[in-house]
Amino acid sequence: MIENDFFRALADPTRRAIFEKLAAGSMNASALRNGMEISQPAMSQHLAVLRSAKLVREQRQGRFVNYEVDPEGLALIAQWLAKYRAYWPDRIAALKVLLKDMDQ
Amino acid sequence: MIENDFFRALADPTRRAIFEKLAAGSMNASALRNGMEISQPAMSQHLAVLRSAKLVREQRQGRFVNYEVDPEGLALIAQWLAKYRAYWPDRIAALKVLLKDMDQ
DNA sequence: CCGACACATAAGCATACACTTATCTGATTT
DNA sequence: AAATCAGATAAGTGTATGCTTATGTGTCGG
Repeated sequence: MIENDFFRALADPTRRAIFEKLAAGSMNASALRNGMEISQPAMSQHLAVLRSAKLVREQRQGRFVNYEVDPEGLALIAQWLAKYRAYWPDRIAALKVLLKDMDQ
Repeated sequence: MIENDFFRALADPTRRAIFEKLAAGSMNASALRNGMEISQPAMSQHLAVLRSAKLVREQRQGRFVNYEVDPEGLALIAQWLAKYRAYWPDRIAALKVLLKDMDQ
């Protein structure tokens, strides 16, 4: 059950912070730690969780490992959310505008 | 931090099952238990978590309490997701179609 | 009013989870 | 080749969480 993975992954505030940081630009695990008050193993463990949830993907670069947002996880969340479109309130009109932006 | 509430609430598979059942049609706590192999207190506790995450709302009806999907929680998830629209893959085109349906 | 019913709350317990320190792997540099 | 550095993994620990068995609260029917 893949839903379990991404909801569990995002249930932790530290992991959401990591994800948000990566959304602002891909970087390696050490760079992610800057200004985050988190140990190296903790970061590594969080990244492993985000990875198995398809929210983040890695790319070895020498002895660094570059991390970036994996669109697949976001797609899965969007698909889950789409199931409940019958309940989306008008407020979600904002989302429609955003989607139009995607067409640019 | 409201994000914490809904991600934590949905991280549990039992709560997602309850939510999905409610999405198919509002009903009271006892009806929700049908075919779910879950104790009455457990259900009550799960509903409390979903309630505080704004994913579900209640409505007293005599000695029954009717539960239904609360659009507010879904809206919050959609808003969170919208922040990362830059990473949405083309696959999400399906979502655009769904949104067009909403305009009917 | 009193028993039954729908549901919430309390308290206790077992497991999951996020952290720690220590160690390991693999790549780079000198 | 040896030291160093980026990162992963292992093992242990405290706390959060989902469950259980009571018990409490409010509403209804007789």
